[in-house]
Amino acid sequence: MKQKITLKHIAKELDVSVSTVSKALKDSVEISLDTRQKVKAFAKLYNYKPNNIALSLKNRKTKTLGIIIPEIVHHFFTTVIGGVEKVANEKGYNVIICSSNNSFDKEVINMEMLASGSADGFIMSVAKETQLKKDYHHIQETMSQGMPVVMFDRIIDELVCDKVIIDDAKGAQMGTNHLLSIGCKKIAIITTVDYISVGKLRTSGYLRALMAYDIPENQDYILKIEDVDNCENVIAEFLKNKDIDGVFAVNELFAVTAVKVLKKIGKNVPKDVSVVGFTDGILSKHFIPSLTTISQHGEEMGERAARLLIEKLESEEEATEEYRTVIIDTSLIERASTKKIKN
Amino acid sequence: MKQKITLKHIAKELDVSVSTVSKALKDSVEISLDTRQKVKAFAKLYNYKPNNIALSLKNRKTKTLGIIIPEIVHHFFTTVIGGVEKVANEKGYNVIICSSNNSFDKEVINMEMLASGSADGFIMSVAKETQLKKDYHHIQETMSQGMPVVMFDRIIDELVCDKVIIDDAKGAQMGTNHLLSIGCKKIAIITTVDYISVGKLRTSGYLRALMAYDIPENQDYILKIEDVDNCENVIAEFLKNKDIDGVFAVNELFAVTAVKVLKKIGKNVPKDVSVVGFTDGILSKHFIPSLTTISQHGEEMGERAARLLIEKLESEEEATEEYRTVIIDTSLIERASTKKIKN
DNA sequence: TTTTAACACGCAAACGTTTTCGTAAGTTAA
DNA sequence: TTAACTTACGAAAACGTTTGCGTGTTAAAA
Repeated sequence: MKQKITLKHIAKELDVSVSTVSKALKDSVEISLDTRQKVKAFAKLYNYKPNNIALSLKNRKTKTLGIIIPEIVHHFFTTVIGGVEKVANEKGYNVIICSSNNSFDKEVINMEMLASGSADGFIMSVAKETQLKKDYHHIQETMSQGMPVVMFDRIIDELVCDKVIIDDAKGAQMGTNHLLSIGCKKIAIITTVDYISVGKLRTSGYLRALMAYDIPENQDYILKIEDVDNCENVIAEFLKNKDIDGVFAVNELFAVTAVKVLKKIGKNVPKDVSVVGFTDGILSKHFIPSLTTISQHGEEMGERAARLLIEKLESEEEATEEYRTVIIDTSLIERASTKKIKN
Repeated sequence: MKQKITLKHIAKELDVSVSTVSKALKDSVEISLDTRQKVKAFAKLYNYKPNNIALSLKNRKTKTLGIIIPEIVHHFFTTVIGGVEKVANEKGYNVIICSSNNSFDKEVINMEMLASGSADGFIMSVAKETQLKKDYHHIQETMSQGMPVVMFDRIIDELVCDKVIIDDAKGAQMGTNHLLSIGCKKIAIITTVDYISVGKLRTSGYLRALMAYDIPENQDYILKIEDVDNCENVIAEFLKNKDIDGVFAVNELFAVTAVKVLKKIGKNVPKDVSVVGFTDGILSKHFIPSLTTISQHGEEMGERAARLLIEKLESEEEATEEYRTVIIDTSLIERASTKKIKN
């Protein structure tokens, strides 16, 4: 195994000092042209690359952004990562991704690990467990150590930091509104339990849309799902014998599962029932019928989050104790799962 | 902004030396019980965490694994990452993920970046462009600097290193065979252009299966797709007026697109045509009809790759100039897109 | 009382950089 | 010839750790 080449090696080989080598490589005028060229030629020959670790230690910054997300096998989050990487690379930053697997403990461990020298700041979306536990000490601690944190999607209201979100309520309202506007009157919602912040918000948007149409809230039309893995059964149970003409689902999986169940019980989507989902992922696009859905613009979210974080990092000392919340517009993507009701 | 606390701070505060603090925190017998307790209490109070960067520099190892994949927004790759993370965490390693976006240049940059101090070894699947270019200098360089590399899925045969793959040909053979065994006689394949190694292999497996059934190769039944984004059109063109009873697709997207096209031209899946895909992703599972497919066991791949890499890292000097290629079994998952033909 | 041993701690080097400052030699001006 | 600059380089400190070794103090053994 060859060793990695260092300044010291070059210095010894060329019989100069380490500092001379360092300066020569940086084209310092302090060093004679002759020496500079010799050093650079040698460095190139042996493919010298400065050791990032040493640089990080010296500069007290790593030039890398830490991302902590609840799940890595998740289309929305990966699109966000894509956005982050895009601007990070533009600005000369690297990206470290860790997934918490929705576990509070793993979130804490990852955060502490990255905070102890591996990243300059964070972009994160918290784990389900964290939302449930309401324990944010790890986030507060890293912030109090001077590391900026930007939260996205699943944010914590109580935490004072930059945030990038969509207006979940408004998005849901938009989706429900679409159903109303095409003539649906009996609209069910399939959502998550309330401790998932985005689920709760989307539910409220659904309600708001109904209210605007003077349709009273009806608990029979609201399904809150706890166990995602088993959602098909509970959705089947819920939809059985229900007289509806529209379904609003707060995520992709619920939406396609609803369509499946409806098909099974003999209802046609969109002829008998229109369905609107949330998140524009692979499923929505390729499913038959393709799903009308609310796009969250994950990539843009990532980009904005990265920009916010990098700005904070580069403004440094200037004590910008000012935190911003940027709201990304959602948009309705109309596809084949919704259809105007003729009368 | 509060500063991060270091040994030096603790030392000054407690009026002892840095080394005493370090030793005390490690419960060294060199230090009196009294001092040890004092130091530990103080460290806990101020939430001291050793700086990883400094440790990495000192130990000349980072305890992190670098992953380089072609795409981050890709279900299969993310499942692999999941597997890697699982065993990495078990063994006390961290994971850094970088995506090359299928760009050769970005692959090189990421690799060099990680190699210069951020990771101890690599788990990677190469970019399309790299396969096309056949330029592997960056991988060879990092290997020659003593950093172990484990390749998976899209590997490079010429490179001498550990590898984790599935037997793509065998998997494709298994899939095609399934079609044959249920009575299909006219089986088309939708595959990629040949420079994608896995596409080529899967095509050969398809051919092998046919051969075993004494069915001659028929170019009319083979579609090689270059432009993935526009695959629907070319698949539609390909399938139009074609007399077939089975389709084998080398990935999920091609499979669902084929089903869609078939539906459009009035053929029922699986009644008229059976379809088998490759990769067990979200689409295959939730599509209607759900897709019979070949599972690549991505998570297991990740686990094996991580194990191989960590073994290499920990065996260290013992000059294990021995490289292994582990082949993960594929399996057929039978679902609703294939059906026995009655006669 | 002297020698020895145990104890508790500090010094300094090392990891690979960068950068400030100091300085020897050479050059120019007085 | 001497003073004042240049030029070209080296020494050393710093970033935060760990660790082998040296050392002063005290207590036990001779």
